[in-house]
Amino acid sequence: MATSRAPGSAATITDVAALAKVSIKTVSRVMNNEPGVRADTREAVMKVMAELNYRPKLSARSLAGARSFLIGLLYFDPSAAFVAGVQQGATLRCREAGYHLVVESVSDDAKDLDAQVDRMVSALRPDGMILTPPLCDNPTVLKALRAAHTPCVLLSPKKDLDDMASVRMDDVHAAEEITRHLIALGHRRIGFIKGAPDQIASTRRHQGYLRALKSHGLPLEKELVQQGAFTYDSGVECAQRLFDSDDRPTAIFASNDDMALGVMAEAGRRRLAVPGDVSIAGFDDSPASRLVWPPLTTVRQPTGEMARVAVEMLIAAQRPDANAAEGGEAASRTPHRVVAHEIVVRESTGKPPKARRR
Amino acid sequence: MATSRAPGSAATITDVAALAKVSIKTVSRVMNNEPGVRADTREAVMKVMAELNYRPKLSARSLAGARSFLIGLLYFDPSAAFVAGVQQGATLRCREAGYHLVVESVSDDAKDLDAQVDRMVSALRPDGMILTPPLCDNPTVLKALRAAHTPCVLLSPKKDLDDMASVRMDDVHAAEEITRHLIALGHRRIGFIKGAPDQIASTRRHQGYLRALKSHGLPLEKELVQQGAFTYDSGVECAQRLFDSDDRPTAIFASNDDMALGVMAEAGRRRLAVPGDVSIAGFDDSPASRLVWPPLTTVRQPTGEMARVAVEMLIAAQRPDANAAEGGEAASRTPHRVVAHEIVVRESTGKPPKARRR
DNA sequence: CTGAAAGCGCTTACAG
DNA sequence: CTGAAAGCGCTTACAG
Repeated sequence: MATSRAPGSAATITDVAALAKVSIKTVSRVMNNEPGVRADTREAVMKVMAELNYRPKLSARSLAGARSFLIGLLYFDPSAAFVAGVQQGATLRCREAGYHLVVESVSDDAKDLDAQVDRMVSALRPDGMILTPPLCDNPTVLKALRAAHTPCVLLSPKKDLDDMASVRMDDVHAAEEITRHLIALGHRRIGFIKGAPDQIASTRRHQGYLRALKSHGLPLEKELVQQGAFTYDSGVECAQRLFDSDDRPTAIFASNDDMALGVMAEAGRRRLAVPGDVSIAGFDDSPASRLVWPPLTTVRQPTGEMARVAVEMLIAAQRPDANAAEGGEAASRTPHRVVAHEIVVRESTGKPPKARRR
Repeated sequence: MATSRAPGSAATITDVAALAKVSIKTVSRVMNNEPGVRADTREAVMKVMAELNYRPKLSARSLAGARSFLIGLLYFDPSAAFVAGVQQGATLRCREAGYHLVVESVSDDAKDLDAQVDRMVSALRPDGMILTPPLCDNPTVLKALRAAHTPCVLLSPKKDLDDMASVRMDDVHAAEEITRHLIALGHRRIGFIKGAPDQIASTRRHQGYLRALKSHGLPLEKELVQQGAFTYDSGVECAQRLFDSDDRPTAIFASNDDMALGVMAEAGRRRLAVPGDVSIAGFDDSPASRLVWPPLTTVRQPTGEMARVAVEMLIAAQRPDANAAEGGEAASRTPHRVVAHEIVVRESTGKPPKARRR
């Protein structure tokens, strides 16, 4: 069992080939699961690989071949629940596939944003990049990535692009479901706080709210809809307006959790009980939504699942047969996928106060 | 300006050398900032590198040399504020140094934990690994990393190891400061909720609390100290016990924010005003601590700074002169560094209720 | 101060 | 089904 390599150093493809009495090309075939290897040969090679605890070196595979086995994740705010979920989903899927996730935090408004992105992709040569909001909507970032010919998947972008793949959830239906939940509890005056106007998610969630009211024959009252900005502070401000109105809503649905928490804070200041005096619902299932009292009814964004799908798309695009598979045209169309969400009913929503019920 | 390379492909060291009329070795020297290159030669090479938009390929450098320019971050719970801060600090420092951060999420209790770690380090060959709690205290993980001879820095480990570098904050002083803040507000009966018993941070924070009481001549009353577990639920339970006591504390200092939020929830259930009836302080400056009402007084763990220092230590260990520098012995001692924290006073702490003030 | 040669550990393209 | 050769783009060790 005398091998030629130094005792401390790791086994290489040459060591495996020598011990298995085959060429390194055959070892390569086995580790890449390529066809055209006799079953017993394959088995013998695998046995030696296990014996030697052989692990192919990423840098060598990357330099010689067309793949780097690296997926990049570009994000802006690491403390955001969205990014945490995405990262978790992406790392798990990467591990299953023998890939690794390289993360890079870039400031949305950095002057040298394009240089930062370029430096990353040209040094690392990742097989693909995943972009989270707001970077997936940043023209500078997208331009730099196009120039580098790096495949990308955008997660919940403001709008779908013809040349960039994307994965998102169904905001319209989710918002509709939450609104229906409130209606089912008996609410008739339901306030709605819109998100930042430049994001398509804002429009879609508003649409869902409107649809639910319409399908239940409830009137669409303008003063019940306030323009927020997806921030805690904007939630507070909108809540003040809604609470100050003569005919106060018995429920408020904010387009995200940050704003919903702002609403809860304002309710607390006014000594309004939640959900006794007013029910509150959010959107995102942020970590904080579970920690506040009462815990928030919200929508769980399938961030992990979105990331898994994104990694899957990126890896699939690598395969040599990827484009030929469905006859060229069809397969090369930029994919835009939608994944399922989940409503999370907690204790911040309940029946409307009796005195106010119609 | 006719170069020999294909129009679409990126420039290589050979392209640069040809255009600058030097050998590739000289180009290598320039890009690695090595001495022994005439100033005008260096300048000429740099000019060509800029012209060609040359970016050395990581996989080639890694395969040929002793460095991979990759730092690994091993973590367990991606939604934890601690990890988010660490990741942010690490990516920024990595970028400055031309390194990249590869993240890997592993379950603390996975059966194949050692295999997962081994697969990562032997494929990637990172120049160093950063471990966050609870993984930095996991014997299986540490053993696998030792076996792979991968340099590590542990962030806030339960206890310092002789052969593993670490970075942590000063828990004793931070807890002492928070307690002093409460004493300065006029509190005399201050409840304390301990963290999980197996973590040294729990002991240290408790120490800080005791020190502050002692230095102000306040009695150490046993019933004011409750054993928690760093979880929200344990915070709720400890709060119940503290609130149920005959002589209720006017302030409660929980060893982390999760528990402090549990205390706030319990106060809310009992209709106790915060800070009117009871002041509450936490530890961690988690995102939720800012979002609840009232926002929580807490300690900001310098997570980003800890990570920056960790990356710095890992990169410094790479330098060939690292061990020779201070005369061997001294320089090779395993470093354990402590970085500065910050007290964040928000609205959850105030003066004690007059009726109860002594 | 500068360079020619060898080699890192794989994959690619080709041959049998 | 299997393998010999060349090469990916850098760094290392050495020579001048």
